[in-house]
Amino acid sequence: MTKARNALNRAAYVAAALDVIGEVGVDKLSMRNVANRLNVSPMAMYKHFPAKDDLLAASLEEFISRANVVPDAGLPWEQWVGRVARGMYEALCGELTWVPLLGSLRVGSQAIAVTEAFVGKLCAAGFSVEQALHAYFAVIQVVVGAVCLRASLAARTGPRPGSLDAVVPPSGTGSARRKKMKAVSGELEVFLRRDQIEIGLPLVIDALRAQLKETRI
Amino acid sequence: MTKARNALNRAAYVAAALDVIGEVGVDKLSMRNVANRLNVSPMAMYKHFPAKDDLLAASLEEFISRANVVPDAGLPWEQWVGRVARGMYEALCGELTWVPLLGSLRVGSQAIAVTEAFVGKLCAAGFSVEQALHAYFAVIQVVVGAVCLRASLAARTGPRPGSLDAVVPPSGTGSARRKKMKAVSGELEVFLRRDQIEIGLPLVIDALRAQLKETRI
DNA sequence: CAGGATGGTTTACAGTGTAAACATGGCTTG
DNA sequence: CAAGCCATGTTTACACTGTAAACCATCCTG
Repeated sequence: MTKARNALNRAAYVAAALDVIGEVGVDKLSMRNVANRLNVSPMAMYKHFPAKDDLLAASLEEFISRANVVPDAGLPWEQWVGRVARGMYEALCGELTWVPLLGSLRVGSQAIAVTEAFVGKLCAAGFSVEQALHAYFAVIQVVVGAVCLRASLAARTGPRPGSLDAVVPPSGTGSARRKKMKAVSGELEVFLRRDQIEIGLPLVIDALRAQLKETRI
Repeated sequence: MTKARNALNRAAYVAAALDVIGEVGVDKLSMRNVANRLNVSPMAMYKHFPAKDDLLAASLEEFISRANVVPDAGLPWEQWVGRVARGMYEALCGELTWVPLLGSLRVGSQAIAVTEAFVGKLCAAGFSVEQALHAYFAVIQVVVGAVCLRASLAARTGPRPGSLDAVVPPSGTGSARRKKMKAVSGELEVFLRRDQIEIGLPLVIDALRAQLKETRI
């Protein structure tokens, strides 16, 4: 009853995992799911991945790789950087269930390729290598942070319709204070609903522009 | 065999959960461990928390609350903001297993209090409310992103000692390219080992300073 | 005192990741 | 060609998870 001829490789399992994730989300992925999809015993995957985490890590890398965020050269660096960041952001927001894995991102060859392109682009624009890497990490941080905040919002709209009131303790230590809190949390709601990436990213790009100008002098 | 007199409340469960987390990490927390620590049946907790996620969310909020990141007023706003950000960063880095939950941060009363303080501080320094909230979210994004990257590094040093070589495919499409990649990933390693918060945060603060100056004119 | 909250218990279930031992085809080597 | 190794897949089993359902004891209130 063994197949043998059509031996499956890492890529096939990763592809299947991505299919499953696309259907049920990262959180509901199980070894058994993806094994069933390939008509294979769950334990088969352990010949290719030491543990579930490794399968997930490989899948995340492949997922980002498929997002293909590196844009055309030819764009001015600011737009180029913006495209990379927004590309990653949108890709991840498309499957928010990745979020819990964002802390176990492994630096794979694909990621290194992106880094390389990023550094190349910025160096061509006049940044030093050090500055460029610095910039790269800052951008990644903002992307990851933005995705997390975005996910937080999504999580909250599920159970609670949109009321922040439940959160404010009913017995306040002064109604003036509570009113102010209410006001802040009202605007806060607005901010959570905005495209998170448009909050941090422009700031970082501005800072980079300033940095470049200063260096040029 | 029922206790009745010493009834446990939410806070007691959260405290126990934080104890457990301190010992075994967030990922190894289960309803059964924290129940056992209180000599109580696991199902008892469901009278206080609809699901495990809610217990975890409450614990995270308490954790952040205990970090007590809001510094003295009196500091100039740049340092004040820096303190808040670094405080959050360090607290979270102290228990990196929180990371997977960063995407389900719920905006609790404690968080709103911090937001309020933040906005107050920046408004006093001359920012508009809109700008101040903008700044707040940017800072949070950087903190969360920095913690995630920091956790990524930690995850990698576990299984793999520190070699990025395994990641570069052995059969390259040109040795020149591979050499460059190697160089980039060498510096990359250095950057991963730096305090992540010192990468993005200064950029954001610089941008805020510029913004303020521009507004003032 | 009746009756509902409140906070706890017991039991049970469906599902998880994965360790261990085993089977089988194909490739390499004597 | 035969022998044997290695890669791949299977089966079985285990310990553990979150949590639904039903039940029980105590207390507060009308």
